[in-house]
Amino acid sequence: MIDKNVLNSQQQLAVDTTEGPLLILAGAGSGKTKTLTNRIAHLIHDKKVDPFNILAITFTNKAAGEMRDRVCAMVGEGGERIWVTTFHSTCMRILRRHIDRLGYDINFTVYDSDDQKTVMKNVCKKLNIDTKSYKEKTLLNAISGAKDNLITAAEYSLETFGDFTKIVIARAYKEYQDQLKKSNAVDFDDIIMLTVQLFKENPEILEFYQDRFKYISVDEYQDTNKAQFELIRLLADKYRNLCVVGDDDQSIYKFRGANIRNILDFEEFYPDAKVIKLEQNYRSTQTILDAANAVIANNRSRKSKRLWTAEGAGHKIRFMQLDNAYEEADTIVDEISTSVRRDGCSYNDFAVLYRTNAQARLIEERLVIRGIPYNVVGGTNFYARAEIKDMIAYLKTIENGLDEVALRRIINVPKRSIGTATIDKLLDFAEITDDSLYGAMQNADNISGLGKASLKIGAFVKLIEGRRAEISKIGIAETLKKIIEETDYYEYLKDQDEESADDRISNVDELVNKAVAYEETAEDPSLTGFLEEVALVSDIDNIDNGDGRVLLMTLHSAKGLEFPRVFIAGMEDGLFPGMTTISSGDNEDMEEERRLAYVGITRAKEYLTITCAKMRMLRGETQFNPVSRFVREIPGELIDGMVPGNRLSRSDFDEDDYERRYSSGRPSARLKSYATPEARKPAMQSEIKNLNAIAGLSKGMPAANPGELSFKTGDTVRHRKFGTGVVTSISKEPRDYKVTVDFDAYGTKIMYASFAKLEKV
DNA sequence: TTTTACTTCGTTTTT
DNA sequence: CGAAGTAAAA
Repeated sequence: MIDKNVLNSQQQLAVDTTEGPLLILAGAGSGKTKTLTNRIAHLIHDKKVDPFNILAITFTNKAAGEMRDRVCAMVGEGGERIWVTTFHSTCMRILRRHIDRLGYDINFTVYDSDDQKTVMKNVCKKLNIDTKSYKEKTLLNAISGAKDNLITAAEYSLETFGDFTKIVIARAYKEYQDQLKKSNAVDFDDIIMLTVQLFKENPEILEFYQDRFKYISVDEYQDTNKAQFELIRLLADKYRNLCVVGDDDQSIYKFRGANIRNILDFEEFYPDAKVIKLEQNYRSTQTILDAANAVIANNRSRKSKRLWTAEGAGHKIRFMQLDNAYEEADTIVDEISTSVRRDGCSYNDFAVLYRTNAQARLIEERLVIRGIPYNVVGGTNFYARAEIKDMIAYLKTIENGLDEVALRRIINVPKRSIGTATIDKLLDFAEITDDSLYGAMQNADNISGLGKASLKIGAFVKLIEGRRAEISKIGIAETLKKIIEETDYYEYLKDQDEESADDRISNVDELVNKAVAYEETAEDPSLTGFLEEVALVSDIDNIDNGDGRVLLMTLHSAKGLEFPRVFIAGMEDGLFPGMTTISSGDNEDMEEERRLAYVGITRAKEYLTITCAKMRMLRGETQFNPVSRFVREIPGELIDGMVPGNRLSRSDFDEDDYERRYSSGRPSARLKSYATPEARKPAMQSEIKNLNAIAGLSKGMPAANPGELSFKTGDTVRHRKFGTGVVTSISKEPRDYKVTVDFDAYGTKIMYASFAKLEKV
């Protein structure tokens, strides 16, 4: 590794090229962040550009944060005045000030994909769209694609060309958009598209921001879509000081609307653009780079680039084909623990990458058995959890009473006797009076036929109004606490599901903590700001690898990261590249998969191990997959281990042996979602214990056999919460007794004996 | 209204 | 195979 402060000639050239359009083609590990930060420092120090006039856009909050820190460290005073943000936060800031020009209220809320689905369900119901033939997700994808390409609902309906599917989409699009607007809400795609629309319709606003952002840089440019391109094009149009940095070989988000042509056609759009290639790699060994180069060379639509390093060849790439996915997981984990013992490296030197999240499971299991600390990156988002969404919905309702998705989520949660019938009456009234649902609730006294429900509605409105009135005084965290208290939310969680209540309560507590943290750190804390952060920040931004854990993640999540030792698991034709990509025969899709392989390979600094399985269970089907074509594209001399090219068949396996070892009596790890991997571990541990017990690995495990109960059918028992009741039946399960109890006060409940802690009375 | 039984359907997803 | 969602039943 060279001196952090010394730039190579190409990097220096990029730093010095401050005026006019500039395309930096930065290969993996070529020090592009360093170049970008130095370039900004150069603008401020040497070119005397006011930091106020600089805009640096990245894709993730994490990248933005890192760059902000590095820029601040370099330029010192004034550095914090640079806008270093994501596309979405940039646009949010602009929309917060001007969205009234587009007919929205300034306190609009943001809908996540969950909310979008809720809206789309309503849309389909209202328009009588058969969700069997047109799934919500498909419709939303189509709409999202349209928005990425700046096509409005009206425009879409003009371009259906009689295609029935498109006509349906057009209708859904229009209604969906109407509902969002009625709720004074925007979705992620709107955030970009509406900003572009705002600029196009209001030249004076555009010019204000053009004058503000005289120097613009965009990172990960290969992942921009048309709307994002249009946005920066507009912003840069006056001064034309636009610097984009990207690597066409790392464009892996086409399915989300990223347009690789943005980078490939940059020079056509800006004929005076300067192009600088950063090809010297400071991350990986030459062997790893050679492999990456060889693989990506099979792609046709790309700008030619060849990574090289001044460092040595390093170790060969290891390749192992295992019999099945269990062996694969076992081998990987074994390698990790052996390396740690032998080489004295630490767990956080390792990352295991895979194509699909589902692959994490088996590897996780093995890691738990070995007691190796790990973290699974991605998966379920903290803010997507039901209990968190409930709390957020309360806050959203306080912020924006028009937000119908939020309101309907909590209108009867916890139960307050405002059922569907009542809601329908309210909606009818709202329709007639051209008011919102919340507006109707405020007028509940004037609506006939609500009966007792109007009292309940009044209480709910009072709750919301009360919080709304004092939130600016007492703050967000306190407001949350009051909501929890007033609604008796924790009790509600316990009622819902005794078993998961503790986890969920700690999740909610965690949200309160986040609110506290937000109020302490934000320069101008507000409910608006908090909700925005919640909507725009995912917890993937919080991965740090300083705590000695092996990281497990998808290849997509790994982009932008690096690790001394990398495993890429499941490199099989049929899994990576996936079956759909192979059978579609679409070369563009295949090239995207190949770029993903390229991203994976280039994450490794010193060691790269590639594994695959001959036999793998996929979607309940046993598959026999050949070694991935991407592995076969790596020159043999770089690989330690033989790469078989032949197709595998069933006869290659001793199926009886397989059954005996991996299938019989094997309980599937029924893991629920937990807030953190830590929270999930106890459940895993007991799962594994059972697994071992059944596999006979450790004998006499009492957990597998519930033993005897202190009561029998007909006995009266006491439950901590439900009081006393009569046992009506007991059934024996592999691991526990399932007891049915008819409680005096709570009716009949079925529960597991080990959880319910029933006492004979 | 709540629980249970059955069907359906599957990549990746920075915001 | 399993999650998630839906229909049916209690």
